[in-house]
Amino acid sequence: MTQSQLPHPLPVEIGLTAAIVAVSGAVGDAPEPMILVARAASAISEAALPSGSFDPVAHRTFEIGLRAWVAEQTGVPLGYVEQLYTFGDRGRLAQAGDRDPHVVSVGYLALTRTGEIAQEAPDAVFRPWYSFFPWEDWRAGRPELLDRLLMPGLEAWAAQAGGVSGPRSSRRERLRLLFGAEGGRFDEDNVLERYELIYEAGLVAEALRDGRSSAPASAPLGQPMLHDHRRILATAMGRLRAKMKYRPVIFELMPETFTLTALQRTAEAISGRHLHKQNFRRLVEAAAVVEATGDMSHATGGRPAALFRFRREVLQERPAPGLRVGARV
Amino acid sequence: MTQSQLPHPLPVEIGLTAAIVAVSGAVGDAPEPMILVARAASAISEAALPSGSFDPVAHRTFEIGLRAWVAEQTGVPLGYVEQLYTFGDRGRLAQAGDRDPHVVSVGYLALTRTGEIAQEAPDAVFRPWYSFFPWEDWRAGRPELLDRLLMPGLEAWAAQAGGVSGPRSSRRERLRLLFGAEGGRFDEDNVLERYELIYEAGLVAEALRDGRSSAPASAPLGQPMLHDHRRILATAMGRLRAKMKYRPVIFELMPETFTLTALQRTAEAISGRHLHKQNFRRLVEAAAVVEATGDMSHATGGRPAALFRFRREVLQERPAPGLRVGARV
DNA sequence: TCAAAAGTGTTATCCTTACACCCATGT
DNA sequence: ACATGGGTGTAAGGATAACACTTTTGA
Repeated sequence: MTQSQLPHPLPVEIGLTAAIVAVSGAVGDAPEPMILVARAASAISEAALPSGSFDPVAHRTFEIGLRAWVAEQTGVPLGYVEQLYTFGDRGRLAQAGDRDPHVVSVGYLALTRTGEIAQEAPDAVFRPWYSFFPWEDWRAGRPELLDRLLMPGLEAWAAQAGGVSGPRSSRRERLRLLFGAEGGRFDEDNVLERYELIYEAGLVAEALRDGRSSAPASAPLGQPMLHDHRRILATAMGRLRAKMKYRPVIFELMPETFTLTALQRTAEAISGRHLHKQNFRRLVEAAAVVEATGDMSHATGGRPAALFRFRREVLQERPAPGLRVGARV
Repeated sequence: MTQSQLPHPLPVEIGLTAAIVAVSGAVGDAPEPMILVARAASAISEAALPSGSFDPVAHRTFEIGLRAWVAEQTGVPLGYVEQLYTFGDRGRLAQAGDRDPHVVSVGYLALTRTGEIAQEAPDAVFRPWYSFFPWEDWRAGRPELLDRLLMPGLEAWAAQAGGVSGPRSSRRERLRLLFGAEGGRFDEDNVLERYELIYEAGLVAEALRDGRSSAPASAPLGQPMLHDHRRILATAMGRLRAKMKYRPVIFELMPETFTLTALQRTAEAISGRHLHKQNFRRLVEAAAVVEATGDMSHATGGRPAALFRFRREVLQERPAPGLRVGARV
């Protein structure tokens, strides 16, 4: 019943894998959410999230260990850090040729500011997260890739065994629910669920690699990643999109001062949705998360914009201060 | 950058700890959320959550391993299972006398039905979860323990250093936010945050035991638990309360058929709040999560009640089918 | 004077909350 | 008949989503 059930302790190795997010910072143009990937891997083979072993002797907690090796290996200073999920699947590294490595990996979401990074990290580079998840970017409306590549493949998969009497939920219904086909709503938070469905349908390179699919995907659906790193990234994206609505985490990605439009563009970049300008501003005002600095930004072409900063006091005033974005257009 | 940074892998042992929840089933009286605790420990010393080692050779995933040893050790069949958090703190077992055990523990929430359990599990027993968290039960209004024992202790703690210039959020403000003092709202989902604050204030037995508090607590604030098991239980309670609002997990705790009042009592038992009858029924109707069986229950004293069952089809119809309870009284 | 972006005022609709009353059965 | 719990209709208030227009600057 208590700690040691089995005759001998069964040691495994703990790996920490981090989805480190920043937002590209050029002033005028649309910000882009970026994800840090190992430089070596990004050139030819699959991209990899930064990951390292947890050394229980050197570090008291996972988070301390994570911050230490990320700083050391990539030079990126982490702000907000949150644990996502712990993956214990045996065999998830099997295809790499390792014999039963018994690695348990703990996934993390971390936020940082691009402005704080020297130039580029030594061993790692930021890449747009939508290059791994092109179907998640609805800022300019429904992505054309969806109807051109993804939906046909998914429809075919749904037609196979997803009639009316599917195992638990019919494939067609899951499709409608997750991708907003036929009057469905496309809830942007379900990034992981969509990725898992696409994986199950055998339409990403990882599915073929893992032996889950026989037919090679006709076209690459987003850039593939090493091991299950794309799944970890999907978890991170979904978590960040959801969290943004009730915690002011977005300010971990913003510079010290910013215009309301810049804030809106960042919220759009993360949520992958176009937001309604007036409603967004009313939302920000109602949430009382920012205050005017009094200064103006003349950086854009047109009328100068008032600069704002994050009001840290909200953390002590409101139970769930976030940007409850919900507008459709 | 990639998997093995350090010269040697640093093996640790994986422990799985489960908060197994059921609802006490007597028909007439109010249902009570119960938590499975190890029998041996429950009598004299601190209560312990069931926990066991993860054997990566025998079981492919954590969840398979968890289900296996829970069934074997306690005889309780698990329905819904969800991973909560992975605790990697060195020293969290230190007070037990172990020398640096390097145990990483993965916390789980699991739901089951009391009706499905033979009589009582061999090694474990169900106990009301509010015996560990008495300040979380607001079904009969504000618990008197709050004003009698808890708030005085917390106020004293807040007065120490929580003036206006607290470290990040002032103690008094955190208090207001989490416990609903002075016009605050008491959000029932923040079970973990409240427990951590009470622990920080040194008011639970665990804080004294862990050396975090010098003054022994004048009165026991809820039954203490082994190690950080109460923290895991707090995580489980908060997660279940939150999840219930957008996933139909409550039906994992209900019998096959039930009356609407029984469903409401269960929702109240979990959320710890009294709910408004008409609004609750409208909510259930709007969510379309149940359907009438056509039968009637004559078990209660008064007018017979219609019996309902869970409509599994909602899982395929709606993106977030749950009981979005929000009423205050 | 025109383009480009900032900034505002108003209304329709839905959802949430709360009210008070009637109904069917067992004793 | 009456106590006990089951079951419903309706209205006030607030939050949300969508509408179109004015303002201020640089080129």
